Amino acid sequence: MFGEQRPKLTKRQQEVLDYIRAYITEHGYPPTLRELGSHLGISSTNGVNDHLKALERKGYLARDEAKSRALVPIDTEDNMVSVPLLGRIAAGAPILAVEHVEDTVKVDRFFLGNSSEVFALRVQGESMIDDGIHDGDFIFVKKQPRARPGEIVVAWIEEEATVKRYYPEGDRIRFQPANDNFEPIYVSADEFRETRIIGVVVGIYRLMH
Amino acid sequence: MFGEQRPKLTKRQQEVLDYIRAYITEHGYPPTLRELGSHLGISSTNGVNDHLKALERKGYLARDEAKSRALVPIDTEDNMVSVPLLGRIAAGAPILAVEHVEDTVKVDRFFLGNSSEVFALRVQGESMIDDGIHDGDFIFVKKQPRARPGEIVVAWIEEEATVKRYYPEGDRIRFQPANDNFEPIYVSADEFRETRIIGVVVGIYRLMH
DNA sequence: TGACGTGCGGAACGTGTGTTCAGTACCTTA
DNA sequence: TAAGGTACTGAACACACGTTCCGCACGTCA
Repeated sequence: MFGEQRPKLTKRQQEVLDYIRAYITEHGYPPTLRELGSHLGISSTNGVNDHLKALERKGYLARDEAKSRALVPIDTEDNMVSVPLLGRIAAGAPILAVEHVEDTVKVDRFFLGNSSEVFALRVQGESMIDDGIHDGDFIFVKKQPRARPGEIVVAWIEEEATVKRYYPEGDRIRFQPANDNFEPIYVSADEFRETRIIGVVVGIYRLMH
Repeated sequence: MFGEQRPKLTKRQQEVLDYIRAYITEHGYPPTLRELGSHLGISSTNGVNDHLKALERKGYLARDEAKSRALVPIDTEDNMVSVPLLGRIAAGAPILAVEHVEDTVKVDRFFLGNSSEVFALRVQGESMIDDGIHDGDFIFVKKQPRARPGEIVVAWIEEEATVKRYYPEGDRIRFQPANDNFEPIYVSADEFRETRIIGVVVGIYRLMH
């Protein structure tokens, strides 16, 4: 759960590892020793190899012997990713400010892929219960200013962040709860400037134990 | 929304592409031409190269010239991934057989990451409705033979696949619905061989339109 | 009938690539 | 004081690797 202890990396070794990750992200496959050396300002492949041996020995990198580009950075804590948890939705304060980061939740990469534009909120209330979003659930929100009709969005309505379904209806927008005990919220197109769509709900997570 | 048209792949070309993806998933880096040929039963690197050229020409693969292992499969529709949809759960037939693939659903990679051991099922019935799993929902199941107590699993019970919460209770196992109108299913430890856990539910998706 | 795509085998070429060895310099720990 | 880790240069080696050209067989399409 908490990942085994690994020896600390030197600054230079961290640079090497960071560049391997960046190269893979950019190209889709790992770099060669000479490509690493070229970027890091190391002219000898042996200099690069020394770093790779150190990374391997300290447990940050897996290599396959004598195979080209066989560099696989090792992720800690299995496949968990930290996502900023910004606060309870429907709270009055501006929730997107960095200062309001309450915590980070670790989520299986399964749910997030590489998307960095995702944050988490904890749902307060039962206004979306018919969509299976319960009180206390975490919702994962992909930041984007637009949504398609019918999508569940997080929107900024009347100085409050709230989660509702989004239905544009000509000169007004209907924000529809999924609970018969709640009434829809209507916002006129004029006031739409103040009613920003913060993002769309892309995942729901419920603690199971 | 629907991605540009791409020429259809031949069966053989699809095999090549599938193996490239599988190799990357398994190793963390792409294969060489000879590794591809070895697995596909093609002794000549030229035979493999012909396939790669075809995949590149048809828009399924990006390559960098003359660089080793520079094979990057191209995902369509931005971040969408195809997951095999194996059938309706609670149906009587063995659902994991390849022949029962009904279709593939495209899911945002957000939900899946790189995991290839995930398949989708469509839920039939309302036995898990209190967990927000509704009739017609797609559930994403990570294949694994074990589960932690309380997790929602897909299990093979009495010649049927079903989704329930998993509660081992000493000499028996309770499979618990999330609906007061349904009774739990008890399976003795003796019969556990026939009651295989197929996987755990890692995601729920509901069509929003 | 001829052109084109598919699906290979076989061989040769040139260079990309990881490995290894020898050596230097600096620093920290025992 | 010796040993080991860090951080490289430089050179040489062997083979892994992508490329290219030749060939064959089979199919479809106009």
